[in-house]
Amino acid sequence: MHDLRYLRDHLDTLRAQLGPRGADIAWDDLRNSLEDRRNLTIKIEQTRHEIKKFSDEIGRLMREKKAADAEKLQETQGMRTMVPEIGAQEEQLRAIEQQVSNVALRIPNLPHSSVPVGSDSSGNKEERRWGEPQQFSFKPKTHWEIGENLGILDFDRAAKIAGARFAVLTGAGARLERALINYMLDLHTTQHGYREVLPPLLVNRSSMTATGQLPKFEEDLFRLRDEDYFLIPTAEVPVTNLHRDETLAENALPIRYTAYTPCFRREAGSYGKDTKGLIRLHQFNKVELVSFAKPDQSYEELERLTSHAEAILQDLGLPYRVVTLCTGDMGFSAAKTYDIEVWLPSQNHYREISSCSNFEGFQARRANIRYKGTGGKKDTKSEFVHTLNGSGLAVGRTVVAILERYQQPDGSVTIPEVLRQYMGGMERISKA
RNA sequence: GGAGAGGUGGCCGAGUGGCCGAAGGCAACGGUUUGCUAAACCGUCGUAGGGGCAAAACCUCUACCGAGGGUUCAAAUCCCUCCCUCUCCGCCA
Repeated sequence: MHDLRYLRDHLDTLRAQLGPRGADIAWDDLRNSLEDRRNLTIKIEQTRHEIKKFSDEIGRLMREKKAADAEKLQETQGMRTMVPEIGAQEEQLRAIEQQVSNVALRIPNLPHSSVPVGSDSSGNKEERRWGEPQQFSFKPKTHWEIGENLGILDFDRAAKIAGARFAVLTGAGARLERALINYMLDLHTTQHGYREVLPPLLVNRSSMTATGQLPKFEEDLFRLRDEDYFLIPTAEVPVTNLHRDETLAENALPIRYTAYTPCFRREAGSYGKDTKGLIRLHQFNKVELVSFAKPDQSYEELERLTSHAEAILQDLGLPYRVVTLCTGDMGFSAAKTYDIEVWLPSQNHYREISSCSNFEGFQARRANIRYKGTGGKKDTKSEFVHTLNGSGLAVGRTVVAILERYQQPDGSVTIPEVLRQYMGGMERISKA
């Protein structure tokens, strides 16, 4: 969310800066609501001041046992009329504030100046590539063909148990997924300085609003029928909310967390896309990186966080590229996003496997996460932190990339060196 | 699920209708004292929003005692709803 005072004073500027990103926002309503809100607030505060003044006076008289005088004051100063009046005004103010936040909470973040302008993914900018897509002496199979042939992926039974867009992993497949999770967590905690978190997978409405999933994207979320809980679509939600309504010590920043969680997404509106395989599921595993940084260091932190995700792919020997999302392709809350795309031989192109974003103060303002200087330096004012996060990595898609990249002519798959210690020394997945 | 207790400033804790944004203590910060450390003493010590101001300092107003409503001229204090924590019982991995 944007600062409301800033909104009031710079509404047209922001509107212009957002361009198409703000096309569906009711700007004029917002402008009026903000103006009404300000005027009414001033009026209410003045009236309240009057009431308070005479109340104090009545209190003084009562203490002096001058009940009659107090009674008189009560009648003569219009207290009896001011009170209902202020009640009505407050009700009006509540309605206005509701209107304000209805609109304000749906305004997306402003892209950073380094973000390329564009309307869709064709406007994204490639930053760098790592590794060479390998040449196969045979036609590479898709990961679901490989997995089903090896007996480690089972989509038919997943559909029976749950439905479309679910998967069952068995045997070495399940073990590979688990190995990846452990390997990623170990690397981030021991080499990259992140603290491991195992958070709740169900969160409340406030948490979802703080990180920006609500109110605009409720249809993307799974929600419980009888309780106002949502299944997390990413660990970003519970982990960023760890510090909701907190003021952090400046010298503790940056604070870095990594969390493995399953993620749950409705995938409404993606019918027909990636219907086969592990690419797009209602439930998938992800290791997430989250950072709380000082504003003047957050872009440096974004580079660092992105490199931590890249390190996984490099270790696994999976070719990838990094792209900067253009204005039209970025998410709602982000100010800048790098997507890391891994090479998938069967599709003959790069597919997203990680998305690393700086949200600047957008989430922090919604979540009320501040930081403040410590050590008695006189009143350093608290400010909003910048929040960042990125996948490090999406585990299911990593399995996809490994199966396809390391498939052999005989249908077996060799296991990347770094994972072998996590798989009991297994070097190859062959048909059982 | 049943019964009970409770949520007050960074922490502890007083406060049952008006002089309470809130006693007292601890911690923190500044200072005095002091071979050093410690102690003692003095002082400062919440957050947010609005207005004044070009702005800072500063002045001033408003709000905040878990959240939201209500009663009242006046609410930390009374009433209602909700959330959370703790204890006991039941159930359960």
